[in-house]
Amino acid sequence: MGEKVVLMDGHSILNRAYYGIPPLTNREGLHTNAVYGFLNIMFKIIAEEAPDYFGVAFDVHEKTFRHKMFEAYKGTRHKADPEFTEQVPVIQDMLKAMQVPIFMYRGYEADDILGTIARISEEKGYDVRIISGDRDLLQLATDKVMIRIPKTIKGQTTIENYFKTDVEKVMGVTPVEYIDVKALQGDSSDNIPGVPGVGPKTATELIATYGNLDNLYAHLDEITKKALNKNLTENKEQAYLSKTLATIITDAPIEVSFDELKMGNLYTKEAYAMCKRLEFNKLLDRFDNADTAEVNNYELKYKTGLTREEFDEVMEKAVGKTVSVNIVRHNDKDISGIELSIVTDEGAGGNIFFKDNVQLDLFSLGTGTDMDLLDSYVHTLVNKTSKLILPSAKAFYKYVSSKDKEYLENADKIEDVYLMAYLLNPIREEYSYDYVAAEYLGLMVSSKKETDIATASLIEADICIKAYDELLTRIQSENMLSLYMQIELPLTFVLDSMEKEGIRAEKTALKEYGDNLTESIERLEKNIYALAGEEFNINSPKQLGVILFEKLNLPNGKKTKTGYSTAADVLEKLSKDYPIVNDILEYRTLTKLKSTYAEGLINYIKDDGRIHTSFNQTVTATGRLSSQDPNLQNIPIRMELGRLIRKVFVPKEGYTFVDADYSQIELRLLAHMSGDENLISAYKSGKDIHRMTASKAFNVPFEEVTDDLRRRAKAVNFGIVYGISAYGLSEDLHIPQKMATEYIENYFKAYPKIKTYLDGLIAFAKEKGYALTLYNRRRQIPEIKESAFMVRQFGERVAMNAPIQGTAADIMKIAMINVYKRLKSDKVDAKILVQVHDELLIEAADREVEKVYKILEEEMCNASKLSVDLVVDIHDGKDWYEAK
DNA sequence: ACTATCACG
DNA sequence: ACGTACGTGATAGTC
Repeated sequence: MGEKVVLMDGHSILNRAYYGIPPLTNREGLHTNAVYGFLNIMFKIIAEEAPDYFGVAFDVHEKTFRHKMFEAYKGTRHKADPEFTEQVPVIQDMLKAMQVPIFMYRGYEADDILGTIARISEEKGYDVRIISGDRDLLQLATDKVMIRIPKTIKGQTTIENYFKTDVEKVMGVTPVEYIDVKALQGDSSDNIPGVPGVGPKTATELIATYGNLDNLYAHLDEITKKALNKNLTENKEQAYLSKTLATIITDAPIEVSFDELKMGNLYTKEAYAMCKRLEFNKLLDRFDNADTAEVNNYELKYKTGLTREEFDEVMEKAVGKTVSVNIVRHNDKDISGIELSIVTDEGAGGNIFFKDNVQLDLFSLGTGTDMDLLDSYVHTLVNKTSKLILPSAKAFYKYVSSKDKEYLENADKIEDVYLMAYLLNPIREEYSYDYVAAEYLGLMVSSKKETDIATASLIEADICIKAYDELLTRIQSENMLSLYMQIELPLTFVLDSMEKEGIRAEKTALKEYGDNLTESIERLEKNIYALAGEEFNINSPKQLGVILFEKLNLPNGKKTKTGYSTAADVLEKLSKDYPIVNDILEYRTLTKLKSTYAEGLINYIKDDGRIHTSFNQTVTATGRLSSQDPNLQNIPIRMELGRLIRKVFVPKEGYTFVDADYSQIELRLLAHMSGDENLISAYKSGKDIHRMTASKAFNVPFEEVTDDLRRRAKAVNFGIVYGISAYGLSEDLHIPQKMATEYIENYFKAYPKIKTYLDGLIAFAKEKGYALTLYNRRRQIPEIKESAFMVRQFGERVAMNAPIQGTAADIMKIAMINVYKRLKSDKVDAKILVQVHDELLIEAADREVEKVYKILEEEMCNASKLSVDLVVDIHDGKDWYEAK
């Protein structure tokens, strides 16, 4: 076997990758999908071919040196997306970092370079592979030169391979003849004019018969079809020009050094650093540690696994100082325990491990001397330091005694690093020390996954204290200091209290609820199988789609990427004609209730009889909270059957639930923030706002607004808050898009300042790249600057929605803090248990219910002073169903 | 790990 | 002509 040369067509593969892989960006906002796809194709090829020589060719893109003629034929390709163009230098840098030679010559296209190197290589007796996304390259195929064309469909890359004989088989002509085929048929994407009226079929037929243009024109008299003969005759010159344009040059005056082409080590530390920067975490595994050790210019100076004596020394240095503290649970197979890491602002630090060997949950710290020791260290840290810098304050409180926590609430000495990072950029997937290090310290740190827990927790503490100053500076310069100090930090205490409190849920009632569903589910199951004529998995959208739309031949509406859509809105349209569809919808409802709620929730009831969710403070892009393990913010309410689940959530003996929710807070905020006098006065009048909107927008006297008209107006009001689109509204209301457009226009006529306001929000986000709430919470919107229409439209809707949804979240957070403080200061026997975006659920001692009503009313309504009053609806009851 | 679906605001 | 409403999390199925 001879040696092998593998050559890649840089632009065309990058282009294939760009369109084959969904958009990706790193945290700098740099687009990376094409680079990522390119590398994957490259690795795949290299693995398959094991080349001895390897190189990549690129076109030179330099407008200034283009001749006019050249421009006329080659230069009028439509402009590439900026998201693509910005990735060209990136892949070139990456290839340089990987020591892969890059060929670029002014005046020659990548094709010409590939053709030339291929010819030289073949003459030297090498096997050649050319990787390109472009079929033009097929003219280069020989017995020794294989053209390989990768295709990425649904993330799967398959490669078409062409030797000379394969081209003949597939194209019906030899590779050399293929040039003449192209000369005749032309190629609009390459601006090759060809001969008018001659398409691929005719061109191939002609060249298959005559071999080339010369011979074809020599036998022109044999062409009997009049029109074809005429076209060929009149466009002879153009045909020959096309041939010149279509011919790939194989004798470009370039020097090829096979020494430089020799395949080297791709996995250099520079390449590793680039992959890290581009956040190609999957690719990092390919690099072995020896080469990459130097890349991490962060160095941990402190020791892990200290003895008690060693750790005591560090503790002594922490007294009176600013200290970063990190406490992490450690749950390995054989060892379970807790890592305590501290780092002071004066450069002392260390980590100690406390074994517990008890399967703990977060709400009991277990017993034993080790845990007592941990408690005493935490107590010292809380009381004897001047400032505590924490990766996550709420996580820290889980290890703090209630007395110490009380002290912290009034001491003003904690800082929460990930909370700050979240405020500065809330659209990140997660907040980790390697992110904070890279973003705010310019430090490369290996991530948590690659590091053992003890070391990682110490690094985390170290990075937090190092990054703190920079984070605070940024928070201040972005005008978010009061959002951070007055809202987010105080809220950590409230959330901790809610999580620790939990909510009582009755196991037996939940079990009974689930069992009741089982009977109906089995009945429906049997029915569905009977109607379908066979048994199948109803929960599988794929199998269900086949049954409904292939076997039973129902008219299929929408499709998803993977097949037929069986979503509820599609099925509902079919339900009146096909009884099986009704059964399926009901089956879906019941199984959802059973698996997610009845069975799902039961597993979360702890020994205290209560469910302790986690309220995430750094998850949503808009500033809302989210609830997890389990999610208590999506307990059913809209349908009666689901709503009944709320009866299992009950207060403890002697207590009552008091539930308060803001009435239409987002719409009220829209009125305030837009300053639209019509909407403001509509609210001030105290009349039904949807009815009022219907009256104004549909030009009907208030008293004559029908329920249906009111329903439509309500949908428009919702749509406005989501960042209205005619299509969305038309789908929601099942009306033609034209009518939806009319509704929206009428709405804006009724409330003209809302239109101005929303346009202003888009303009602001376009200019600044982010949206702001009333309390200066920020949401970055990179999408709004994209060239892709759909993506940009999404950005615009986000720009309209984020300020409203976010401000509502801000106000609710303020209310929660104030309610929490009021309950404490007034010594009311009541606790906040759950927040559901515009709703607060409180467990109050029976005798305190009236007081709690008053506090909720006052603190929620006064959380923000707006030009439209905030209104709160409050109810109480002996379960969550009754209190809503 | 990803997709489809559906529960909530 | 394009093809979408904004924000979440859990489950089951599929690869």
